Amino acid sequence: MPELPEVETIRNDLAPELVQQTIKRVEVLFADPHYQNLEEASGRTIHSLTRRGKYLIAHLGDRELLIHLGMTGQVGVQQEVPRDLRHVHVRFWLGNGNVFYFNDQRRFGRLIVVRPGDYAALPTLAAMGPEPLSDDFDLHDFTSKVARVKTIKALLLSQQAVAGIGNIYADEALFLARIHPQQGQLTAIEAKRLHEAIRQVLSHGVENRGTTFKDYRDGNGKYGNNQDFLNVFDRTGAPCPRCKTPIQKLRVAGRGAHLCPNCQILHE
DNA sequence: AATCATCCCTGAACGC
DNA sequence: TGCGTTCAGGGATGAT
Repeated sequence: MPELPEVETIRNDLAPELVQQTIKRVEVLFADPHYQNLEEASGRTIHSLTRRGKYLIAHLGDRELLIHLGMTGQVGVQQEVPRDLRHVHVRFWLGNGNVFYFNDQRRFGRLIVVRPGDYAALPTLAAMGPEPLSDDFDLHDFTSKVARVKTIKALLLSQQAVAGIGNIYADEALFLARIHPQQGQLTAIEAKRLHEAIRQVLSHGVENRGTTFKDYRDGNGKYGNNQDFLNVFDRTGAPCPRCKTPIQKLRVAGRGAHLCPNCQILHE
């Protein structure tokens, strides 16, 4: 599940391989409605590679190639596509002879070419909240948003209050901030703790080159390291690092939620 | 307007 | 051993 740290790691790895390359040819090996207008990338040059939330954006002048990795999406630049990638659905042939590939076993990922800033086809991107590691992530705005929320974890996953958080980093941030995933109407003190925890878990995730729970690979096909530093995610039954109470798993907002039932108490 | 359930998809894990 | 079922989750969608 590539979230902000994973996508940022990939962006860093791939930018030197992609920037200033011209896309000579686009090959869609598996047609899917999740892949749209990709032929428009042909003949255009990648001027820069940026990230917004969990989206990678290749800037092609009068077009943008938007990439979302979904659950199992993997990208890389090679002279040849590695043979163990059995779900390569799109290949972009570059001017230097390399191929930029998109591999996605479960096909939750998206690849769409649009006019710059035209995100009508991607409502989550159009309504994306502030970047958590930038100055745009304002504490006071965040505080007023979480003060009115019904279920804090659902808001974090929605991307609307803050960009780039998925199931792993949501659980980790809520644990650090000692807030129950089903908590509503956060106090200003809780909001401040959560704001800080979000920045901390995402920064550490980037420093550790992302979390490889199962499918995530960096831009070079290698594992991240952050899974070794998780406190609660996928640690059901293991002792809480703070108080030794066994970590519990609940279902919140349709997703698995890991928490310490002693440190993260639900209140009115 | 906000919230929620449903669906998409594949492969691993599980039960019998 | 093998087959069928369940589960994992980001985000679009439709319903409430």
